[in-house]
Amino acid sequence: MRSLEKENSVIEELMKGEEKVNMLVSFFPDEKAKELLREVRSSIMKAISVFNESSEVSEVCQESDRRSESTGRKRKGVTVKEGKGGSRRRMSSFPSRKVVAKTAEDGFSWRKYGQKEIFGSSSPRSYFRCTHKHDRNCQATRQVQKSEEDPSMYVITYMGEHTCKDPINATSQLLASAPHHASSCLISFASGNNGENIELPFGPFSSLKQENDEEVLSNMTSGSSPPPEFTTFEQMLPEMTPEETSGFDCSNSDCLDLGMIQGFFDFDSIINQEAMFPN
DNA sequence: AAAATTTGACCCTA
DNA sequence: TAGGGTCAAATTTT
Repeated sequence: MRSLEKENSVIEELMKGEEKVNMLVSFFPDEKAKELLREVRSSIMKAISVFNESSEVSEVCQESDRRSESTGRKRKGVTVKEGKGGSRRRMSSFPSRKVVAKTAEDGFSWRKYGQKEIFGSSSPRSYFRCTHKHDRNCQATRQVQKSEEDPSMYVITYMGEHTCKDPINATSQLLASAPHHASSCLISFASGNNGENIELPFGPFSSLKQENDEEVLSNMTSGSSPPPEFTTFEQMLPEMTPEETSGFDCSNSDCLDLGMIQGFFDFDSIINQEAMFPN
């Protein structure tokens, strides 16, 4: 096994551990126990960040679309079309971003395609894909679940890249997704800050949306502690449930190139600001 | 009528 | 085999 593979393997195991710790937290009513678990989680996150410093996570799991060719399975007595349905390969190493926010709204147009009860979680997880999945071949998806620690908050995990763009929501899109463009800065945050919390000084937008508490927990798959404050655009919108927000439509206007979006922010200068990565 | 959501089936990974 | 992600028919909403 090559050393990079070893590293990835270690990171993977650490993440599993961190996930389990997250689950455990909900099982312990005692605050002291919770605090201890949070410390364990913090240590794991630090260990992960040490690896992330040396090995960049750039590998994108291409959707291999390995659905079984045809099983002719049935649904409520109806034969399902060949090649339809079923699940896809789990994107274990997909560069996802986990965010905690008051609202599940992020300025994108999402279409809900599923909901599941999650083992060990009190609230179900909702699955969304971009509304423009088909008309613009947009592969972005997200999962929304109420936070275990604070049910008034939503834990949102973004996956995939928005290849659809919308001028009205371009800025919030930038903040919410586009992993290989806009959010590359978010990935940089984590690695540049050893996974600790970072405050995002999005100056011009602070005045637009002041009360937002979206928090970027990680560029990978798990959270850091404590989470950073994160001011974003979408907080101008009223608070909505994941169900309600799924109907939010950003499709009235047409596409905008991300390059133009990047014109709003000088990411390099933002990333390079030392103030963003206090030690 | 069209679009969005709900929900159970299906299937992959661990 | 359990848990989780996705599909798509059925149902609801716009």
